Amino acid sequence: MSLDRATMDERVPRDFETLRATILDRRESLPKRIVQIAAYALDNPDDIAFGTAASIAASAGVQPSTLIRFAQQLGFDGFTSLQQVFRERLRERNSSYDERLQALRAKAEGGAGHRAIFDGFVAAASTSLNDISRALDEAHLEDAISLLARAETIYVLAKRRSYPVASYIAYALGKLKIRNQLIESAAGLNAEMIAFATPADAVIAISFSPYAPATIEEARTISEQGVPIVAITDSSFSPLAQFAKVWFEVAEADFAGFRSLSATMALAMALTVGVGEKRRDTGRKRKA
Amino acid sequence: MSLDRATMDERVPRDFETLRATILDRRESLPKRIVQIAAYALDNPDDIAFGTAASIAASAGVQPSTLIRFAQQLGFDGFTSLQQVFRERLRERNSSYDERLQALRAKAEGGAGHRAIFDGFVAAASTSLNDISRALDEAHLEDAISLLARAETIYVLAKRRSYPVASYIAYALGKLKIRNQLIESAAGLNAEMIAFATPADAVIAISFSPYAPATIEEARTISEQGVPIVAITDSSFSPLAQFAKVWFEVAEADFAGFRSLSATMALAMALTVGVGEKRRDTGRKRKA
DNA sequence: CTTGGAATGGAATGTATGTCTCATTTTTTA
DNA sequence: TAAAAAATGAGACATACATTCCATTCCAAG
Repeated sequence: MSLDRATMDERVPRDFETLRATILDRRESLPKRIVQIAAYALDNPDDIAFGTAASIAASAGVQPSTLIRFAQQLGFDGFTSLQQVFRERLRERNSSYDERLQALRAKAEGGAGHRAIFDGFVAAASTSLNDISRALDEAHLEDAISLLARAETIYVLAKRRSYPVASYIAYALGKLKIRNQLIESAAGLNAEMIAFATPADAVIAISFSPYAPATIEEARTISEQGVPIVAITDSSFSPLAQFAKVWFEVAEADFAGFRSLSATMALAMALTVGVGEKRRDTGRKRKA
Repeated sequence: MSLDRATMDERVPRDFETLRATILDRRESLPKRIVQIAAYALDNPDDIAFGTAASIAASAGVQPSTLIRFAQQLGFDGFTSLQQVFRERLRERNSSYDERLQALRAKAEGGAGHRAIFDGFVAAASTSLNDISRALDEAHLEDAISLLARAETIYVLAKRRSYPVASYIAYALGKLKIRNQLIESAAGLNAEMIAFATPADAVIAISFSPYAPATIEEARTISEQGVPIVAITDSSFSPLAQFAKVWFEVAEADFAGFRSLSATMALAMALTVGVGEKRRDTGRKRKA
């Protein structure tokens, strides 16, 4: 009798993950209707947590009594105690993203010590990632990648705060064996470098407010040469935006006066690897 | 009569945030016991979502009937409909961090198009931030900041993939008016630069597997000169770890062969700004 | 101090809920 | 194929529940 097994089995799943594992484990050996509920339960755990036995049974297309039997098969003494597990899951599962961030920020603002600073930067980075993940325009991404994939040489243009991103792009392009040229201010030969760029090339330009004048100037020059520009910047009023064929607006959160780079980095990497993939694909097609 | 106001007020709060705002807004004008419940409800929203009217009332120290009146004051027709709002909050609040990441990763792996690549990098960055947020050793952070704050010049040492982080550190240190020297390979004068470093200085060295041989060599040389090193690396077996006075283990998630830099960036910024703060503080103390 | 009205406590009430029982159907075993 | 066992469906039932009602207390205005 199933009740016997239930009472014998002392290891009643008390947490959702164990329960889930138990269900998946026993799936084969369970009656049809029970499996039907089991599937519904794992697919709609929220409904189990909040619904009544009758409503759940109706949604799953079974009788309430079957729901009870399902619970008993798993070792619970009734639907109610099974439901507790589903409720605990909602209670204990990590608080929402926003709440976690709020906690981090609160610690960062109120808290003392350097851990608070660290938390602040983590929070800023997370926020930025979260924002861009929602805001990114897929069409722009495709456009930018197509544009860059066509380029003979990709010039990477960024100064000051954006420079780390540029250097990472250059590194990644290099690893992907995509010809690229990092335009740094250090060497002092920017003007000459830029002069080499032709409309067959392309530029990734990155600049955030306050826009480094050199970046803007160089972007202007290079766009006047007919070289298409993909810009990553922080506002539609950015001077970069007017020179760019495609441009992305990235809103980076800041902490302690230093803006995060995480969102820009993610976008930069996506562009880079996207170009790499696109080149591989078109390369294949040409051969075929 | 309160019921009249309730029926008159058509704008019944249907979502948790509105409800919260409404409660906080009316707090002053509500009866004592109602406020008592209101406070309990905002402090223990999960209990409201799962408990029964009786159990909640007991926890809040009031009568069940008061709970009903509270709901009615807010425009609901009973406790049950008030409870719905608290349940929706749990349902609709963004799925847990892990679930969201899983979704992103699933999209990144299964999905086509370049958006998937982007999602992959965002997921990798988020994961890294999440991991380091838990794993960071606060004592190490304090030690590292103290060490660096004492330094006359902070040398920043990193190549290849870690170089963007180094360049951002150098930028930030510069903005904070902290003397620093970025040791890049480009100029080819690394050996000479390193020779200037004394035990009164300090080094931030960053290197991940596969460790750039130049970084390791330079770290060895500089540590033999008695210059203390703060290392950011990815394993306790890292050659950097053995030269370092303080070292951090940062596990960066990777996507498409490119590891995220977000966690390293956050740590780097925390170190930098931490040093800045520490210097300000000790500066003040000396004056006082 | 009195009185009107709101606020509160506590018990009564009707409903909705989980659980159980039993008849019926399906599946397994001999 | 027959018999036994398991699974299922559907209704019955007790209980726990939200809600309501009424008596009492508290508070403020006159």
